[in-house]
Parts: sequence; structure tokens; C-alpha cells
Amino acid sequence: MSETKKDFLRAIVEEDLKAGKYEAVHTRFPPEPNGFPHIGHAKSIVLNFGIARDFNGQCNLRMDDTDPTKEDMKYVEALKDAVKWLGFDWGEKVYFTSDYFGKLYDYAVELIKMEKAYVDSLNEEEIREYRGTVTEPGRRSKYAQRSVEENLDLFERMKNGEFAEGEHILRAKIDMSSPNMKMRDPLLYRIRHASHYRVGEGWHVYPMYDFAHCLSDYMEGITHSLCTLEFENNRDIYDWVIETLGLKPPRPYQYEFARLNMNYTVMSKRKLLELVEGGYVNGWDDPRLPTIAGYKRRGYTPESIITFCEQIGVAKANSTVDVAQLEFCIRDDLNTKVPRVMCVLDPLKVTIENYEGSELLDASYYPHDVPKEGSRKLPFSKEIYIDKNDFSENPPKGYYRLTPEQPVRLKHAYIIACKEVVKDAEGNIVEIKAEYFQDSKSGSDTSGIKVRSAIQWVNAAAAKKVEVRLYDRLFKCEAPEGLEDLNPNSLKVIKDALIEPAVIDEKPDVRFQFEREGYFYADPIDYCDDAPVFNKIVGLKDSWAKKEKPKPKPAKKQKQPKPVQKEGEVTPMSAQEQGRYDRFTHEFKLNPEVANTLARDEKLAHFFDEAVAAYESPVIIANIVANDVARVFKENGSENLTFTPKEVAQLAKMLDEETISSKIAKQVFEEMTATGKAPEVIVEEQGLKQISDPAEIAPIIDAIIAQNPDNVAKYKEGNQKLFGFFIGQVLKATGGKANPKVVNDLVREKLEA
RNA sequence: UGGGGUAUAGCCAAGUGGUAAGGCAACUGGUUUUGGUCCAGUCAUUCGGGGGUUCGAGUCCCUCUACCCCAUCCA
Repeated sequence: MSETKKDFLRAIVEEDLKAGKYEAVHTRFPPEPNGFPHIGHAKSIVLNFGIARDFNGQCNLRMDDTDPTKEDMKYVEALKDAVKWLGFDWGEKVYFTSDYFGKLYDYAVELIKMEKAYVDSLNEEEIREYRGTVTEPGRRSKYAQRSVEENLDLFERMKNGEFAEGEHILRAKIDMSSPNMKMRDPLLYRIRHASHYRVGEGWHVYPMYDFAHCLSDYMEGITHSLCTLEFENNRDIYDWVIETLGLKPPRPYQYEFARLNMNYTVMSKRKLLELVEGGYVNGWDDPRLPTIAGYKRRGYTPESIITFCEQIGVAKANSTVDVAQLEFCIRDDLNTKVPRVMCVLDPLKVTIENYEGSELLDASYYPHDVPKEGSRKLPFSKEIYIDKNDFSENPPKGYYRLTPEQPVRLKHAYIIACKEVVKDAEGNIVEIKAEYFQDSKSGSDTSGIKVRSAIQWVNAAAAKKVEVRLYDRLFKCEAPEGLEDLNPNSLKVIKDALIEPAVIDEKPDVRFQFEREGYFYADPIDYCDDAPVFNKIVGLKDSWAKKEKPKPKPAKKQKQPKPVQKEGEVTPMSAQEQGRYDRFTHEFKLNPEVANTLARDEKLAHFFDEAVAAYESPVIIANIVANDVARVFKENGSENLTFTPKEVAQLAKMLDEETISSKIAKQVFEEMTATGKAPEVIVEEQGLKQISDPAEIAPIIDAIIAQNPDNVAKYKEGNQKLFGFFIGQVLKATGGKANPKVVNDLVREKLEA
């Protein structure tokens, strides 16, 4: 395992491995081949293959192809391409759920024989109706009573194609009134007289996801089956199938994580398809799309996508990642990799009136801070082009580029100054007449002229014309709903940009940084030397653009008077609960909150009463019961307790008599729930008696203070938070046994001294 | 509405009772022949709200709120 922080899934894997639950980890990436993979798939690929790599395990690539009406070989190829492009290896072969149709069928037959599955003959509408709703239980179909023989016969005839689609269906016999809708006799097999893209015509029944997936995982020896959050409710079926079939361990377990969402784009198959089929973009590999093919065509590197997936982490909270995070990853990757060249997107002619002849300038492909070798020759002469943005007749404040008063350096060449601005009839600037300073040549500048910026340029005679495709976000708002949110300016094509000749003649790379513009990629499909085409991958960060037109700040975050949250109504207590509450507050003088917790929970209240009967210290006992015991009840249920009310009373007694501190009491209670030992025994065995003697504690505090001079200083400067740090250190040094009250007093005394 | 989940900065996200990690974004300043990179620094008295337990709570207990998922013969 690398030094990178572990996400919760890796933590589970590590623990399972350590506990010897499995010999090795085995994951799988299981897409349905019914659409093109996008960056959300990349997250899953990086996760599944990444875990396998980190723990020296394996990851299968499996096509989950159980719906013959939707799947296609072209998607299989696209999925394979995506995994390969990202640099992962699926080993010997690609797995297909459709390869298991035979075995799956046998498992279904087994379920029928166990009377755990039946052929239902309700129609679609009836099935829906019988299922009930989220608040009302469903009811079972009368066909659930069919005999094993009849079910076997029917199921076989379903397979043989003797029935029409929808006439019969195979269902698991679970529980039609389960609070989990997914468990109300889920559908296992449906009749489809369709040709499957891989297995062809042989089958007339096809397994459903919930039946096929868990068994496919099992048959492949998968250990950790990772899927997205929307399958949380399906986990019960996953476990039911494996358990009911009595499959031998080791068996796989399902874990869920949040799927990737990103702002300014859409990720759902349906919406992506709408964009492609509606012609809003140019195919599945349109560089504006979040598809893998799109990123690839745009010029993103697989490394940058992988880094992105690793950076965003894996968790269970639904979230939307800022696309700026992805853009950072590709900039960061390309910065140290690609050559810098000069391209003028919006040319403005500059004639250097005092320059005669021509020369070839030496120009490194990489800046001083990129440790790579390589250079080209830059032809220079009288007529050049610069970008229109790099000249301003009436410059705004803070403008560093060329103006009538301000000279500028031509990158790798000379410093020039504007002599005259030539305009057309409408007043548009069409040309700049300039002069150059002979002794300002790049690398041997003795002119002493200070310029604020160096701009890109191309030689008019030698430059090549190129098409440049500028991509912006596909949608204009962060959380697009539909087509109406499309950004009308997401694609801007510049037909006549000018680029320095070496890019075409020497081809030092396929990706470039166009100096001061951004990163660009020679389009892998449309590019040819006679008509070069470059895609903009991502722009450079541009702090000038931000300064020039600051974004409308989203309403400065001013201290708002915290929005008062509406409190919902608390359900009133029943008469019995009210009675208990009154008794607890009056007879035992319990804190109202604690009394409330106890009174509302029958089992806790009972436990409390029994404990108080054993040792009359109601307040302490109530606190333990309402907090710690309540936790155990919540986690493990109130049956099969490993401790008794009497033992809790004993624990309270030790607390009451100050034999142990409340911190140690928690620890002892943990031990009681884990081992079932009596509290006195635990305290005795582990020597947990509280240390209250200041003489014993003081030297420890002195040592801690001596070891942490920095923190002592910070504390004295007023950092009150550090007080807790010192207490923590002292308690740690004493194994938690020091009396925290004594420690508090002593530490304060010594620190203030 | 029954059930299952989730909530830590503008966006992700660590954190298993003892000083609120890290990345992105943003903002200072320095270096710079890219308004890039790099470097230095700033950016949560507080973890959805309210109570409780504790010497000490983002972490334990109670409660409320908001959002997501489930009633496809899709996966």
C-alpha cells in the first residue's frame, strides 16, 4: 500500500486481509455495455484496478450484459479502450455475464427446488400493484403457491421459448411486506425473445441484475464488490441470493460509494445520448463531452485523469466536484511535459520599419524551470504578427503589453516600440508600425530597456496557417438541467491562426503549450500537415483576465445572523412514558434530558431500574445507561447482552467512590461489552485504578512541559486550545489513569506559573 | 409518507474522546523574457441546528432539519 491516504474502502480491504478473511483482494469493474464510458467510469476503474494494484490483488473487467435489448459490441470495445487507455491491465480475458447464462440458469433451478423461487403469471401492471407502496405492504401473487414440479416445468418452457414475453416471470420468494421495496419478491428472470449481441438466439429467458451480479461476483472469486450508492437497497438481495443458495465461503460483499458528479456538465447516459443524437455535439468523442473518448480527443492525458480520480477521493456523500480540479490536473501534468511554441490566434500585423533582412533566432522549447532539452530556429524579419490582445491604444491600468508609450519584448527576439497606429476607414486598428532596438536581442540584451512583458509573435512570411478549436464549458450553469442550459459559445473555431513553422515541420510533440494561451493538441483525426488542426485542451491560468473583469463576486460572505433553523415537532410521550419521566425526574432527580431518553425507551428504562435496584446511585447510573448502554443497544440490539444491570451498577459504584475516572469507566465499559467480564475484574487485571496523588502526577506534567517548549510558548501567547493538548499528553503518559480533575488543576497551575 | 443513506470552508476530503490534515479555488508578496510555473504566506475559535454525557465532544447519547436512493419485466 502506498503512502497515500486510505479511503474507507481501502480501509475495509486492509482490515479483511489482515483478519485473514481472504487470501488476496479481487475486485471487478462491471459496466453494462450499453453506452460510452465517461469520467464517472474512470473513477470506478481507477478505484477497482487501483485497489487491486495497491494490495497485490486482481481486478476483472466484466461486461454486465444481461439485457439483450440494449447492449452492443461497439460499447464493449469502447469500454476496453477506456480501460486500456487509462493504463490498466485486465489480465487474460474480458469476462462477460453472458458467459454464465448456463450456470445462472442452474442456480435458478436450484432456488426453485428449494421453494425459494416461483414462476409468477401476473402481468406487469398487476405485479406493480401487488408490490404495494413505500408505506403499504404488498401482497403475494396466488401463483406463488405453485408446486416445485410445476415451477420447474414452466421455467424450462420459458427458457425454450414456449411463452410470449410478459406471460410468466421467475421471482424469488422473500417477503412481500418487507420495508425494503427491493426485497418484495424480486424478479429473477424475464422472457425476452431477443437476439443477444454475443450469445445470439439460444436463450429466451435472461437473468436480472440482482440475480446475475452477485453470482457472477461469486463465480469469479470477487472479494469486494464495489458499486455506487443507488445500489444500497439491492445489497439485501445480493446477500440473500448467496446465503439462500448456501454458497461456500469465501464469498463477496458489496460496498457502495458515491458516483462522480462534476459541475458544468452532465453525466447521465440519457442526457449524453440526447446531446449526441440531437447533434448538439459532434459525436461521442466531441472534446466538450465528459466521455473518455472526448477527453482523449481533446488532448487530456490518461495520467491527468487518474490523478484527478485519486485527488477527489472516495466517500459516501453525494457531491459535485469542481471542474477546476480536473483542469488543474491536466495543466499540472502538461506543464513539465510539453514544448512551448508560439501561435497567434488573432493576428495583428506589425511592421518593424528599422529592421532589414532576416535572421534565424535560437529558441528553446522549454522554459528555464522545465528540465528538458530541445530548441528550434525562429525566422525573424521586418513583418511579423502579434495578437490583437497584446496591443492597446488606450490601455487600462496595469496593462503590461504594447501601447503607444510602452515597449514590449517579442519573446526570444527583440524589444519593439510602437511608432504609429494604422487604422481602416471604420477606425479599426489594422497595422502597427514599430521600431526595434538592435542591442536588445534576447540572450544578449545590452539596451537596458525595461519591459513589463514578453509576447508571442510569428514571422509573416514563414508562419503557417492553422485551424484552432477553442473549447469552453458545454453548459453555462453549474448544475445544468437540460438543453436550455447549453453554452452557445462552447466551441469557437479559428480558421486562420498563425503558428511558427517548426511545429509543423519538426513536430516535436503532439501536445504543446501555445505560449501565454494554453495547452493544445493536434487533433488525431482532422489534422494533416497541409491543414493542421489544434484542439485547445485547457487555458493557462490568467490572473490578468481576472483583474480586468472581475467576476461578480457571489455576495461577500458577511456574518449573517445564523439562519434560525426551524425545529420540528417532538412526538408527545405516551401516558406510560410520561409516568416514567415523572418518576425519574422527581424520585431520582434525573436531569430532564437524561430522564427523557430513558423514559422514551422501554428497554433502557427497565435496564436502568434494575441497575438502580442493585446500587442506589441513580444519576451516575442514568448517565451510563442513557449514553453508553444506549449505544450498545443501538449497535448490537438489546438481546444477548454481555453485561448485566448489576455489573453496570458496580461500574457506577467505582465511579461514585472515585476508584476510577470517567475516562477509565468508558474504557472498562468497552471491555465489558467485548469480553463480558465483570468491571472489578477488568480494573483489577489491568490495574486501572485512578491516580489522584499530585505528587505522583506532577513529575509527569513537568516532563511533558519540558518536551513541548513550542506549545508552552503558544499557550502562554493565548492559545487556549493547547490546554487540551497538555491534558491529553499527561493522560496518555499515565495510560489514562491520572485523575483528570487533578491533572487539570496541576497543568493550569504549572502553565500559568 | 415506510425503509436505506448522507451532512466538516466556495468545491472535494481526512479525522474512531485530547492542537480541525491535505488538494482545488480565492487572495497577498517574491522570482520570472509566459500576467504560466515555482517559492513564501493568508484562508473553519468550529464540523447541518438544538440539547445532554465528560476535566475535555466533529467524534458518545437524545432530538430536530435538509438533501439523495427505493414502488423498471434497466443496470
